[in-house]
Amino acid sequence: MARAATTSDVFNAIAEPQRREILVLLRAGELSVTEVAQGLGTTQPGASKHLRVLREVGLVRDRKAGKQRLYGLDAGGLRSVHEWTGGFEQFWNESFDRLDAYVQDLKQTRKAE
Amino acid sequence: MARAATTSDVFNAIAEPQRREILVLLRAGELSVTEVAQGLGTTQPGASKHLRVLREVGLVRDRKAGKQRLYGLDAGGLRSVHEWTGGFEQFWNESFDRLDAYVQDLKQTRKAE
DNA sequence: TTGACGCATGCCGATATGGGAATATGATTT
DNA sequence: AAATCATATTCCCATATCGGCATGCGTCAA
Repeated sequence: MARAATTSDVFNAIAEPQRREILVLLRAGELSVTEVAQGLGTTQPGASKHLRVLREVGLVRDRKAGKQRLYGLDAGGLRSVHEWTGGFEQFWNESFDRLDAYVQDLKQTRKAE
Repeated sequence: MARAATTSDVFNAIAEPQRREILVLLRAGELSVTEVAQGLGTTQPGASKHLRVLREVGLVRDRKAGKQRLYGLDAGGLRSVHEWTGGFEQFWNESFDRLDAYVQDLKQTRKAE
């Protein structure tokens, strides 16, 4: 059954590292598919497929520009993820020995950038 | 290759609806595996496997209590997701977003008339 | 010790996924 | 129309994933 009805929701879309990378790339502005592919260091079809997933969940918009197709960020969908995780905010500040977890988290965050 | 080296990172862990549900359940306090299974309306092995994934990414901690095993929230790992999505906060309030939404709305309104 | 309970693990089947390569579709230029 | 460029789609393979089922393992009680 493999990840059941998960497909095509935002949480699933950003579970893929390359797709997260795409979103970061697009923060700088619109990019063509080829440019995205170069930015990722992958192939054109590879980029195209990931962009399709992002488009289907509404995280990305496309616009025709001559023979190119420019993709731009539509990050509104990330808001729900932000808010969902925000629902746990009170827990990651708890006074116990969460300090260690917090440091681990910092390390991960830094690595992800 | 299926979601390559994605496994066992937090983004992947919360891509699963049932796993998100587990985290929400645990906000109320520690639960045994059976209780989680009941809360999810699934089987014991099912709950156990999801809990394992959550444990491996550090979102959950377990503690032995007699023959039970109590799972509790360790939501620190969600912080990285919260912060990552927060990096797009400026984009989901941007003016062209509003403009786009406005245009979409116009189109729909017209179609509905 | 034996049995009962709670949980984890292993195996299986069905399906989804990502990557690569080839090809199709679409748009532009000449 | 033909050639060319940019992108999308398709096919195939390897692998990962989820769910169900059965089983193994540890713990407690009688």
